[in-house]
Amino acid sequence: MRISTRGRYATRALLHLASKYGKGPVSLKVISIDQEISVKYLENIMRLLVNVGLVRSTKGKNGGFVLAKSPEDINLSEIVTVAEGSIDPVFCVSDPSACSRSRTCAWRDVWSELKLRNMEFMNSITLADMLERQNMKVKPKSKKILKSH
Amino acid sequence: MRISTRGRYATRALLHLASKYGKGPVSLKVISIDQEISVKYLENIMRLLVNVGLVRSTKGKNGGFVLAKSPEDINLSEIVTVAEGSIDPVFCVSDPSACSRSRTCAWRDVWSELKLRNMEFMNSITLADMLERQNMKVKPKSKKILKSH
DNA sequence: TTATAATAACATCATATTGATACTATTTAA
DNA sequence: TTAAATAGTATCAATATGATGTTATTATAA
Repeated sequence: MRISTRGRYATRALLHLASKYGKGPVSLKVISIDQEISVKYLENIMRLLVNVGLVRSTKGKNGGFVLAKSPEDINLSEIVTVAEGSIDPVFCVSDPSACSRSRTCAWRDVWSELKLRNMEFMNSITLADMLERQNMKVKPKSKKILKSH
Repeated sequence: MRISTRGRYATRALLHLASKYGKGPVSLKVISIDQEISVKYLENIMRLLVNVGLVRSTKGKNGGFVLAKSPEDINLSEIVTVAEGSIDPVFCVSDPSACSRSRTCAWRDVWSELKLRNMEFMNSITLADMLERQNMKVKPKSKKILKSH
């Protein structure tokens, strides 16, 4: 039940884009430095996101990447699905014909339920939520109160 | 977010053992035929389960495997954890020191919550539950009623 | 006591996935 | 027209996964 590095990098890159939403394109170089991810590897991941329409890219000088939708309209399950290729815990969930035992397999029902629960959770988490969470972590209220003394 | 073949095979093999619980050891050969899994591969998986004390094995003639606990005392999260080595979606959840960004990473909190939810769900599903589910699928009530006409 | 049917413990192998890089083309703004 | 960017391949290395082979070891039953 592991999220691949690709999935984690995609979420991090997109959260970075979310934090720059409305401020023009962000280049790979900038994301790469900020997120500590190799430019070359990021390139592959960003292409996945562009191809599926989650991100828009502009070539040439001053080019880079921007979110194709507003942060509140991009949720975690989309990101994971794109980066990982699928969100299914086992293939038989989406493709019963892939296993001859599908029709009578009690485990398959469990895997389906697991998928549903995960989807439900991941659907509920948007990039906008994550921006908030991040702000709470980086500049928490308690710190501000402390500083005002 | 995939469950590996190893994980799926482990669940299937254990459900088979659960269905024979109290009736003496079941050999690899029998499980293998019933579950359509190669004897050799099953051997590796069963060893994992024996080593961790979920299953007991007896060598020699009439030997084989039995559940070390009653079916209602073995749940899905134990099985997946053993077969998969871990149940964490990302390593930083259990080992923050594995990533320098752990302290301030908003995603890490999300992955932790995802893990918690999955654990909660998988903990709630025991082999005894699965036996019931399986019986419902294989010999459903509606079929019996139909036959009695 | 010996043959046989089982698991244990290795080691190995093939394949797929994943993570990462290299190279060349294309685009675009200054 | 040059420089800074992405696009599109292709490739490579490392790891994980799935699967098999070989040789012990154990225990039962004839």
